[in-house]
Amino acid sequence: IAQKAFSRQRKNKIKEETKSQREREIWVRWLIWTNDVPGYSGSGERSGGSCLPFETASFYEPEMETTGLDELGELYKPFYSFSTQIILTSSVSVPEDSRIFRDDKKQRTHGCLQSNGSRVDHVRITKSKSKKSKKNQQKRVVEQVKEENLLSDAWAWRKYGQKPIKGSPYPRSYYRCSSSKGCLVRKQVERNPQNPEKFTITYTNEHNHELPTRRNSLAGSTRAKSSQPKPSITKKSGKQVVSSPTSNPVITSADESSVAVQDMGISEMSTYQAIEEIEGMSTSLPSDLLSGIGNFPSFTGDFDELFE
DNA sequence: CGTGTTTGACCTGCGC
DNA sequence: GCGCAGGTCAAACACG
Ligand SMILES: [Zn+2]
Repeated sequence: IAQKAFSRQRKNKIKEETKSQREREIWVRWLIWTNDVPGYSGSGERSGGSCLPFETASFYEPEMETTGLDELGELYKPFYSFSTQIILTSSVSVPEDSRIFRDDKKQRTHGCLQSNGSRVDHVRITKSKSKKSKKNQQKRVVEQVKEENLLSDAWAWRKYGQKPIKGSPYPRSYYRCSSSKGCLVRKQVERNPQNPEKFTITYTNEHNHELPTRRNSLAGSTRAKSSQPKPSITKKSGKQVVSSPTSNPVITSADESSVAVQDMGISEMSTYQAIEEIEGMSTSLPSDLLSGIGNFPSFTGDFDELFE
């Protein structure tokens, strides 16, 4: 516990230093790729309208343009151009600072822990340069894809979080590029409340590296149902059913199982479990990607050839 | 072991 | 200030 607290503190400190360059999303313009606009309409008032996702407002921006893709758009085009919508937003890209601080964090952490005198006096990357109070704006790409195309993402993503979103019954999952050496690309996936067969993916930033051809080890790419022990609270004996392999994380059972969680008022695990069981029955194999999306034969990492 | 997911706790911005 | 909501961290697992 002490250690935990300690690390927390360290984390805080680090964050403190970099908080000034927090991400800021200012949607400058939208590029709409194909037909109808996503159905975010009305997703906000479900919860009393206290806080609709910012997407809601943005989606109604009158100005839609159809030109001016940037690299990212081009990159993803081959994958998603069919029956998908890509909305592009551009803004000033985040400077290298943010990328540095992540790596720095570890180093600093390390140094601070060592009491042998080799501590690294905090190298502040700080606020000094934040003379312009304008918060950081990062490049963002939003697109709507169907389930099938959801896993056609060639990049390798590692999930680092999932949260229920206010306006929508479906949770939103957060991914980051697994070749995270310096890559600050993030991606968030959420199911469209209006058309549940569609997903909204939001990419932030661009990859600063090539498309990986192969993964070092394909371990951990599949996951079966199991129960994870809970340190403190014995709430729900969460069983996580299945998760999909790495490159196409998407439709995690959690995504669907946690549907309506907020609606049923978080009664107990009873309902929750029930749902999970159902989900487990329907998608309880590593074949979840096969079943859901039978398009792609069975390639794992050689898409680069396809790509070119 | 290295890599990936799950998940509760934590952080931060924002509105009241 | 407090509380909420979105975003992130990291310990604990899982898997090959
Ligand atoms: Zn990357």
